[in-house]
Amino acid sequence: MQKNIQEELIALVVRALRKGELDKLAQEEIILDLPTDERFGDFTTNIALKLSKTLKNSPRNIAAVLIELIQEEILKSELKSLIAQVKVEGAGFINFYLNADYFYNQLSKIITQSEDALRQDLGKGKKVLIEFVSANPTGSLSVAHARQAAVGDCLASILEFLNFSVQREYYLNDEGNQINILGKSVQLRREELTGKEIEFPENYYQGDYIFDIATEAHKKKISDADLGDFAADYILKIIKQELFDFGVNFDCWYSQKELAKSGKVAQTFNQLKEKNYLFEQDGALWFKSTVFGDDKDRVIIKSDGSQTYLAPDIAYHQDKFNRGFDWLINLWGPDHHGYINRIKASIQAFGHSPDSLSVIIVQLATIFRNGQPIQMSTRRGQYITLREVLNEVGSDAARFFFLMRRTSSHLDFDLEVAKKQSSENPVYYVQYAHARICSILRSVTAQNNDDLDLSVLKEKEELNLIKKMLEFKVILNVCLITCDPYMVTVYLQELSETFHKFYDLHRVLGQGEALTNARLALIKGVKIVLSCGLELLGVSQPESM
RNA sequence: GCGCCUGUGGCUCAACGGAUAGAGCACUAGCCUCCGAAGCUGGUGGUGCAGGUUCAAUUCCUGCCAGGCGCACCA
Repeated sequence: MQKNIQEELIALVVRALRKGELDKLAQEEIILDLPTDERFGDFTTNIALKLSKTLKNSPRNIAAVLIELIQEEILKSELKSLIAQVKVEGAGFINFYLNADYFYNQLSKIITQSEDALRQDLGKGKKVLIEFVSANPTGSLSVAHARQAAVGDCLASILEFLNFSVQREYYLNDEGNQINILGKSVQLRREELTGKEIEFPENYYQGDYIFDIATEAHKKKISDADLGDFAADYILKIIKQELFDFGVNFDCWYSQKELAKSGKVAQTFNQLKEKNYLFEQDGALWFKSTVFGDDKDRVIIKSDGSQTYLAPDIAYHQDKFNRGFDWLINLWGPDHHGYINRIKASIQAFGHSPDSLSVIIVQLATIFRNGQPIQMSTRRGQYITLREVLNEVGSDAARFFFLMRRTSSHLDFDLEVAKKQSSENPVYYVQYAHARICSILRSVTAQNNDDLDLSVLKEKEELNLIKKMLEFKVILNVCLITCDPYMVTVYLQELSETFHKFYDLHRVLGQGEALTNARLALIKGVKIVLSCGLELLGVSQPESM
């Protein structure tokens, strides 16, 4: 795979520095950025500003010397034909301006190779397990789960696009205390339905769906002892359908019950014991997580002989590595942030780097209606569900809205705004750009691309559009580094805006064969990038709306 | 008390430590005999407070103020 122009330019700057015997002084890595503003060229470097202190000279003076060296290197290099000019600007930035030919070539690549032109082999096939949602099968999914589902699924798609080998997994908490309580909740409701007077404890599941399950269990004559499993199965079917309707498909549903049956938990205990990471105190069995930086040691078997949740969790994460994954990503709610250290401690106990597990805390979303927050109470079974959001605003708007903010930030989600089919609603803005392009392309019959000459695209808006398309790869790079897909939504809005501006000022059709063909190619390129981005978000790409 | 997240125009949010802090909504003034006006153009308006590091701080560090969420032999 050939190096991209950015890498080649960096190499060139490094050569120039070496020639000026400045390379040793540049302690930091040479950085070549996309400028913050189109006025500052296509690439920029702040190396002269960085060198200012060590050289005890002003950034502009240093830049003036550097630029001579750089220009000499350019003349010797193959980049000569691609670089239009290099300038010192501002406080001492060295800005590179590329020839339009470079952009025409890149656009041509997008049109001929379609999506493949946007791919980057950053993953090199590395095996990633991304675990998300993992809600207990005790009720419908909430908006908190919905946001996790959107973020996790989209991040997984992006990683796949960057050539990681990705598995989406849902950890199913299908045994233990919560399932017992679920079973007892159903049992009581069933007794209530048969006319018995009951007292319903506050910590039992209060939702109306418990009555539905009780009715069903009554019909099927399920024994009291089996009610927990029966209810969990019943609810799991609902959860799977909700996720399916949200466009989220898991490769693996990992059952905690099966994990326990497999003997892997006991095996993990033995290994920890051999490594001397367990000890007994106050009648309980503890894991020495403090060895690996946790605040305190953690109980894994309580003094009454039962396990804490941590026991299967340690075995589960160990099993992830045993299944051959190189990188684990967990999406957790903010109430779990205290568990990061203990799980990281456990993987270190087995010799894995703490960095091989990335835990992403997905902050909560607050649902608004007409500017008013909707109060939730899980205990009373009153919370906004994924199902309700889907019914109200549909999958496209829901996914886009859940992805619009940085994952670590709280998110306000106004149902009324998401429902609006107007400019207030960013998902329509992006989809509208796509539909507009399709509409133009529909009115054209077969197009002959054999003598396509993109160099007639000389307008500022046309070049801006190409440059914006090329930014897509950079954005995906940032998503990988930050483990956060939200930048894609921001980018797609910007690309759409750039397109709408072009559209408003320039006509595609009826501009003479050469220009019309070139502009058709241009908007086809935009369509490819928009479509690819929306696909990664899991949002549809309507041809008309 | 400790930990995590967050403080940017009236509202919701952007800005690898960079150049004149950008968008949308709201408010306001304009643009369709012309490929989709779900669009485009202009105007009003902003970094919680106090220090520090830096050539350069919305960004990093310290303290304070404010909001959210956690701190179990619960999951």
